[in-house]
Amino acid sequence: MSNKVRVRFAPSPTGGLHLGGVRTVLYNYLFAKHHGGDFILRIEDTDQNRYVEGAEQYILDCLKWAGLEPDESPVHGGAFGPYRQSERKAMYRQYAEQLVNDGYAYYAFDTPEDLEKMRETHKSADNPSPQYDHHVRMKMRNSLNLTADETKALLDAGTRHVIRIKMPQGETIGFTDMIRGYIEFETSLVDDKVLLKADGMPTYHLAVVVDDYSMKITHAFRGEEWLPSAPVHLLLWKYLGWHDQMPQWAHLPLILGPNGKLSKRDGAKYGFPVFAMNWKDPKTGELTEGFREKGFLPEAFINLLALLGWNDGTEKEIFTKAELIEKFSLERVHAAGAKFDYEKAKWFNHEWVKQSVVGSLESVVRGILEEKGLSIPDEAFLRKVIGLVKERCTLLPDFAEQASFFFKSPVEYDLAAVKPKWSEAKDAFFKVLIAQYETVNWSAADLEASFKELATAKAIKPGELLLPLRIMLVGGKFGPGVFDIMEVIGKEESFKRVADALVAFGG
RNA sequence: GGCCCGUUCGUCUAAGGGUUAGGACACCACCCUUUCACGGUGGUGAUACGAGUUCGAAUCUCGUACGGGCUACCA
Repeated sequence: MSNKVRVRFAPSPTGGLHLGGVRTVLYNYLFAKHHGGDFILRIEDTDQNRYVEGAEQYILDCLKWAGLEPDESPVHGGAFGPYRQSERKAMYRQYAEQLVNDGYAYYAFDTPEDLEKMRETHKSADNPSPQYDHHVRMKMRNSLNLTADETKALLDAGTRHVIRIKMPQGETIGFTDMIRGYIEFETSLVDDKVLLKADGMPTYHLAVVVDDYSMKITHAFRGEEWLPSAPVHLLLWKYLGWHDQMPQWAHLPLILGPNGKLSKRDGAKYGFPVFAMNWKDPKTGELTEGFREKGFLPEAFINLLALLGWNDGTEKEIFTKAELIEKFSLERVHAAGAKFDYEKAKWFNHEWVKQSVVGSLESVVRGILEEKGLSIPDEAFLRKVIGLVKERCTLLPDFAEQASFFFKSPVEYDLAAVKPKWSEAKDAFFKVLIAQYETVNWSAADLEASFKELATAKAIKPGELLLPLRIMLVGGKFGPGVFDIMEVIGKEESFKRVADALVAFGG
């Protein structure tokens, strides 16, 4: 009971959910489900300045699309709520004050100007970014140098203040990362991080510890960018007296763009999506494209993300969600960052489109075709078309290109492919062919046999005739076999297309 | 600058002391297909560098270089 696996994804609702975020969700989810545990979504909305309307709902929508729904969240509920940090505000101050009372933290009354001045005066070539640490804290305005009475007076007067952790000097503190092994830090080198901000909200550092503790999180996974602040969190677990309940940590490798940590900018610059779904910034109105809208199947999306930094030790690359849950293990997560390769991402989707059964593709493809203004006669027809073209579709919108000629006659022909070699004899061939087809059983195999028979009789190489026939039916040099196409579109439509094209070719 | 993490084909990775260093994407060639794809076969292509340990190192240790992250009252 008490050792049930509980993991959490804790995004801040500041905008779109990018690849790295979704992969963190995925690894959390897979780990939880592999161990029969729970996956929790916690919203870290402690920074009121960066809060973006709609971002929380967007994150929920992304998880739903990807098939990674949480067991507990602000909307799914759960026994450890509330799941928004803004709604947990009261408890953080209590713990922060406890730390002050125990001598592990202190009140700091420095204004932003004071901090700015401190950084300016201590800045040098050797130390380009001075920290608020043991070197300077005794020169600042905080409860460490003020008398108890002075501090109390300031607090009573409602002076704006923060609570900072008092990093000890000369201690070495470490932990064992599930991916990287033992890592240690020198406490003197870490600054006195703010724990509670002047507005009463906790910073990430305090909130993550308090919440992971109170939500009984057993394993905590986050991006590698958090590694440098691990010593602060380690100390908080210890100072708060919870050290034996600290989750096991794993710092996930970063997903890199062409230069450094993958960013929204990279997507725009290199032409690939970075967010799971389209994200429209409510303030600027700027739209950032998502994998869903680009035409990725959710199954392919999680598959490609899972393989970006993990493999099961075999050469298998295509995994269903169930297989991922079964095979996933943190020990096989690569420690190094992985550069995102859009070409490979598309390959994953193509594999998924090819192997998907027709029925599972039907509704999305229907949507895509209808959006193009094509009317779909009936379900059976649509299914046949999907079966015929799916292997040449990499992204979902490719269905529009690959299948539209099934639903409407070509508007224009690739005449350059036919005209130069067009002849009276060929024209005559097709007229006879149509007459002959009147009595042929309308199946691809029979149509082909009949076609070849007539070609032989007329002493024209079938190859000379197949391309023109394709252009008549399709308009261009692409698509499935011509006889398969005819079988699907039917006799009447086939005859009409041949007759129309004959006019165009002749003129 | 300091601290931390990392380093196998262009990219994602396998190989956790002994292999002709394997696979996938991409690229090239050929085959299949008288379309476009799919598919098949083959090819180009990597252990960052230097020491050390060892009979033997991509694998262990150290150093160097390079890459990345962090260095906010942001997460």
